Amino acid sequence: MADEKSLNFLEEIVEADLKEGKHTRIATRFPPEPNGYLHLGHAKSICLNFGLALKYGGSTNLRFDDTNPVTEETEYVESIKDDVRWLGFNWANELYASDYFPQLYEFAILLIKKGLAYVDDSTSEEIASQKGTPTRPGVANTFRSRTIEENLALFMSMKDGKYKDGEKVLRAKIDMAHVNMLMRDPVIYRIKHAHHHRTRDAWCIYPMYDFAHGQSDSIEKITHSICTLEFVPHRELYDWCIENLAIYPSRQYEFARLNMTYTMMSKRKLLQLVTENHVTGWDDPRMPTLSGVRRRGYTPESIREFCDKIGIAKRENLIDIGLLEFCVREHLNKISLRRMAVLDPIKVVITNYPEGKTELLPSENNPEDETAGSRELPFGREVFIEADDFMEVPAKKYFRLAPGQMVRLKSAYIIKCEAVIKNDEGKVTELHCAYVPESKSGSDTSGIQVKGVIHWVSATHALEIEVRLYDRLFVTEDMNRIEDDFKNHLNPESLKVLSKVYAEPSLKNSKESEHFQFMRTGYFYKDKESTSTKLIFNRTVTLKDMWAKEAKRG
RNA sequence: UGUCCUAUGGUGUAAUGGUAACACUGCAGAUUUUGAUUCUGCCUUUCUAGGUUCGAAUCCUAGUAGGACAACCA
Repeated sequence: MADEKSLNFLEEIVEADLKEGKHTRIATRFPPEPNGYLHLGHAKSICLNFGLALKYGGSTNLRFDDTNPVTEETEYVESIKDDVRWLGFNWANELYASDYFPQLYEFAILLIKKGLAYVDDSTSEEIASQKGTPTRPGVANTFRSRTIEENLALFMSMKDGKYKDGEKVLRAKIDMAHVNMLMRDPVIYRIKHAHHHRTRDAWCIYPMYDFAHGQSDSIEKITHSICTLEFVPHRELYDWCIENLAIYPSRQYEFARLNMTYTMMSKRKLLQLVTENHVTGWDDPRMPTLSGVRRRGYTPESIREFCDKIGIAKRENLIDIGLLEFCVREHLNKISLRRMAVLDPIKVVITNYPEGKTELLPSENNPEDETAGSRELPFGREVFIEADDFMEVPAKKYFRLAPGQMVRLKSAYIIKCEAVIKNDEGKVTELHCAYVPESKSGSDTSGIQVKGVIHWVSATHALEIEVRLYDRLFVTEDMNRIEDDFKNHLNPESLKVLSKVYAEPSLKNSKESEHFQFMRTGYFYKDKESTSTKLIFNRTVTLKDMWAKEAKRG
């Protein structure tokens, strides 16, 4: 009976807060900085934040943390909105930290008036060196003792553009000897004469993260502000701001970010892959970005299931990318339409099949879904089969085609290999087979039992398509552990293009909403670069292949 | 030679002082007109040492290991 799923530590906190009456409703937020595309790590955060609000009857804001104009762009804003929607979540309000610039400025003035902030003329190097180290306290400089009036005048001049970038900063006046480095008079405003994607040139001073994030949460009355572990030391400063500004007490909680094997989840490095053309763009199907996995053929359902399965905790983790693949296979198995495509062809001539004859053979679209119906496959005297499905000298336990051996062509007939045709170099170019007329699928009276069933495509009806096979982007399992340039770890075989693949003609009219399983080879999804004359399919993920494992074993 | 966070099978995540479990992976088998799917079974787990307790993965202390912190990034 105890079938209810156990709670993660954040759900426990929320339930306790609700139960104790600390809150009557909860409010969360997803706060991306619009300086890159969203990736799977963000998906974990999105599912958490939106999921919590959904589960406990609250709301979630989408808030862009746009306090650094030099790295942020509208293109990123749009992509982020697309990705969140695609994942299946609706935000209560679309907000921007930059909306709060006037309010944040007032907060800074208030701090100065309380004697809790001062203008510092030091260079960033000087500030850094005066800060001390984690084991040695920092030291105060002379600017720290400026009067309130002087600080007020100076800060207003900063806002009015009287100084150049870097000439002055506003710092919170806390404790230069604090054990937490972040409390040693952190910079809270800096001068940047830069064009902001939303406020344009209205401001030349911009608040730092620590002076914007908590206050933004507070303004929005966020009850549970959830972020990743690296912000743990910031919590003290987060609380300090709220307390000294005497504003709504949002609370920050931290969870461990997602790390995945053979994957790099750093926006900065992903950007580098894009700008240096190691991939074709943010939505390259090899990228761990949401736009990348979407283009590759992942479904939002499978990503959400993945996020649910990995759980939420506070310890560092490295998730096997195999779990992601399991989740997408699980979903795609249920919804994908079965099709046949021969990636590496070998021609088969069915010698006893009448020349010029064509039959239309029905084949189910999805054995997992009776309502998916069936389509008809043209069958003729010449078909292509996969080169892998023939072995001149069969390995043990190999039950596909071999000289003198029989296999079934899926949804068609049983054939027997009678002759192997080779070229001058001894390479097999063609197989001559005989079919068993009474073995037709659905009306088999032959009584023959064959173990092997292989896919095929009629040579005269084949549709030529391009297929792109993807493999992991990196060859190293734990990309957080490397010490050299991460680009040294790129997988040179992460993309293999097969420009001439034979596919059944029904693929011609595939829709964007359709995911396919090319039988026995994997799941595929039509790429956006397809044209009416050239269809391109991305391999989302392979099928599990026990035989490949068996064959490797020898 | 600091402060903070963390420690459960190979990988994740549960067990909230009372029989260590679930998923993935791996291995074995059954079914199968996809060597897929499905089904069955198996392997493997509480960092160490003390303490509290009738009883500790859980509480306490110390140690060990890993991570975070010295951006005018977020």
